[in-house]
Amino acid sequence: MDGSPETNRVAAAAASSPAQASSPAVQESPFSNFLSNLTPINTVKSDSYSQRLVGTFFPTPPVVFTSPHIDLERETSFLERNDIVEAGYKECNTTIFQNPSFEKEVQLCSASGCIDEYLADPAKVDCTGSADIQSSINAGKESNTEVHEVIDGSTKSEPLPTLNQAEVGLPLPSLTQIETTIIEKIDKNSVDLVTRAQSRGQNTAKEVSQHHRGIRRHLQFETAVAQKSSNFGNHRSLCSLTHDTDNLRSQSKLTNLKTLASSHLDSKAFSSLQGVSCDTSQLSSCLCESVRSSQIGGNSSTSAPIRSGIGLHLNSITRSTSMSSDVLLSRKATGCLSTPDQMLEHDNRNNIEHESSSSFISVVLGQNYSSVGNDQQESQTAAHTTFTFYSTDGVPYLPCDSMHQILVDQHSVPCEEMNASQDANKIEELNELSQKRKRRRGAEISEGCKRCNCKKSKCLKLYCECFAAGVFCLDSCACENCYNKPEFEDTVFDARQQIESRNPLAFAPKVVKHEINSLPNIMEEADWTTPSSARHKRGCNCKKSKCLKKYCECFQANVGCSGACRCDCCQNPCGTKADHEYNRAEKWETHPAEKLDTIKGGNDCIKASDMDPYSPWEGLSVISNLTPLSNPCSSTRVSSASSSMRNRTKISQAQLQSSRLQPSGTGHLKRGRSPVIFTPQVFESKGPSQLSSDGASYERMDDDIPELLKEPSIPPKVVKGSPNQKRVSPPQSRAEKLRSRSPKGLRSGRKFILQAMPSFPPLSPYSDSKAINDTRNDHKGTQNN
DNA sequence: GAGTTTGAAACT
DNA sequence: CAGTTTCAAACTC
Repeated sequence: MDGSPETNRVAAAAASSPAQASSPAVQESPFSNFLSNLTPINTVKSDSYSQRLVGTFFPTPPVVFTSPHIDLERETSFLERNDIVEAGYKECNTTIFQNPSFEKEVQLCSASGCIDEYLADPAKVDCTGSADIQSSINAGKESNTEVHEVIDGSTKSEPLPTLNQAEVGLPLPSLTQIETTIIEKIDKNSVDLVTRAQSRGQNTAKEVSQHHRGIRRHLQFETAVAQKSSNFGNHRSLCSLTHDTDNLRSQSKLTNLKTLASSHLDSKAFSSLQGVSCDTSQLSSCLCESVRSSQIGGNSSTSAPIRSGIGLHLNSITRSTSMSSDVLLSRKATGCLSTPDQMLEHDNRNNIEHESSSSFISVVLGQNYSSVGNDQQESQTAAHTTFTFYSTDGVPYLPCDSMHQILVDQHSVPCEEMNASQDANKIEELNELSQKRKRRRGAEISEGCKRCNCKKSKCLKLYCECFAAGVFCLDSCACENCYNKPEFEDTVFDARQQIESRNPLAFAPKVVKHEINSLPNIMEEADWTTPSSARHKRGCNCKKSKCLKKYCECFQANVGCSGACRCDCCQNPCGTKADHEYNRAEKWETHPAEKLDTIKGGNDCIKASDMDPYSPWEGLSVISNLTPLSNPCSSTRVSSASSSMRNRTKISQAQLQSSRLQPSGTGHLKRGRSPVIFTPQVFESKGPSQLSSDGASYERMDDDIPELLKEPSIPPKVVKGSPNQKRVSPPQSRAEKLRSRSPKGLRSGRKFILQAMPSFPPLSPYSDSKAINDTRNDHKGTQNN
């Protein structure tokens, strides 16, 4: 080893690695020396990822670690099986620390952006295990390059394939045959160029890798935002991770689907290497998610979590490959494969074999076309993934701008259009298609086709739609003095960082879809008035448009207004704020018990919760969740809705009204921010069994903020209003600490709430609430003990 | 296409 | 945190 402090530090950490301890065979592996200096992957998880990245934007990073790349449990099981893989695997993670650029990037970029930077850096993730890694690392810190080289070598080195086949029961001829077949399908020139590129040696590879890294950084800008703009950010991160990994590895002219599929290359590689059934379901999921996200833009939030457990053995992959590889390859050769609709085919789980075959082909291709300069690899995002119409010498088939255009267009182009491209047989056709789209982009106003017209903002503020959407401006943009371009990536990152410093969720999707299963046992979709079950994150503030025009962000997003909105005279056809409130009240009236069990949190449920006489949160609602009566229209309707409540609610209309007449300034929780404040603490503080007493509080906390956007770390300002403030006000620093989404932090929040809530005065005149408060006091005592 | 309206973002 | 200003999209003509 190089003996650097960094390495020593890693070595110290590695000394306690249970995985390593459980694998004495490691000592015999070609990486034995290196392994002694490895950092267990969980170190990466907790230190680098959680603290620096997750807390700011991604509230639920663990999903990312369901990947075989980074799942500690899997890793451990893997390690028990294969020391070589262990070596490669661990080496991979160690590389993360050894990448000199990594720390810098992590610190410089925004949290959201860093996620991808972190995950996508090929050198950080791309590892298949090879003895060459040792030498590569010793050779220097240019890990990107060297690991890349190593990977190239590893794919040709026998141990891995042999192991692959031995463990997964895949006959060697099958692999070879498939590989050979694939190679034959590739353009001869490509092969030659690849060979040439590989023969150019380390300098070339280094050059490529550096460039690759440089490009990646600005790509992460888009990637990060794309990921951000999804409730599946984590999942996409995973996709991005693997996708970029494969980009480095293959750097060949693979198509979008190929890239997507190959985004699971490492997963599959590891799976196969470990003799674990290939989790093609993840591939499928990734593909599907990518497609979806590319189609619905930032609002994508499929309810499908990462599918796991649908293992598909590599043998099945091989079988399916033999059937479909020709088609896939032919399409790949023309760069027409990975159109969204085509990928949508992969959305079908029934086509899992098909996906698998694609994936597998990607693996092979990646192995055989590594080291190809990919300077123009403007791979967009995990969502967009890559449109890799590259020549093997690194020059894209399409002009850079066209490439970008395609990438963006692909993001939003309807399936029909992509069908056209799918039928295309030549890159030129794609180029034409791209230009065609470019010409009519004026009609394409979708999430992925932002075209700004900024004049003064330099496209570095949220005024700029491109910037806000997380994409670089295009040449087609009509902006002036634009800095939102790859060449100003540093400036862009700085701007983003600055904005995120003000509002960590600034780049989060404005409209979020709720995931039914995101909060098990307590979620329900029924009280959403819009078909999409989505809501604007913060709610609109329309005064004159009545939420009937696209000035209204809710209307623009085709979502109904909610309690988070502060609009006046809301007439949003997708659902007015008052309707939303009314529905909630109605629901509460009709199915109070059911609601208690299933209610979904959210701040726009203030009314319902306010009217919950059984909830100890009632007073809290009155204090903190008041919707100002600035909206005469909605307030009237709400009043009507409220009046329809049964007396059983034991809350008078007058009380409700007077409560809402309080100055808006008192309502810390009245807006979209509010649920962020409450969510985790409340949620964590109560098991399902406790919902019956304060189910409404769930509403308040979760309604308009998806899991992804909840920020337990934000201090519950509501407690400021608590008469027992001394007990509950956490310092800001604590809140910052809690940004780390560690369960520990959540537990702290839980305790905090449990202590705080009983301290509220009996704002409800009803004994029920008092009784519950007493119960809570008892609970508090337990907690304090 | 120019001018106006609108509301979000940014600023104070 | 509220009020104001700036900004660019949406809208109107």
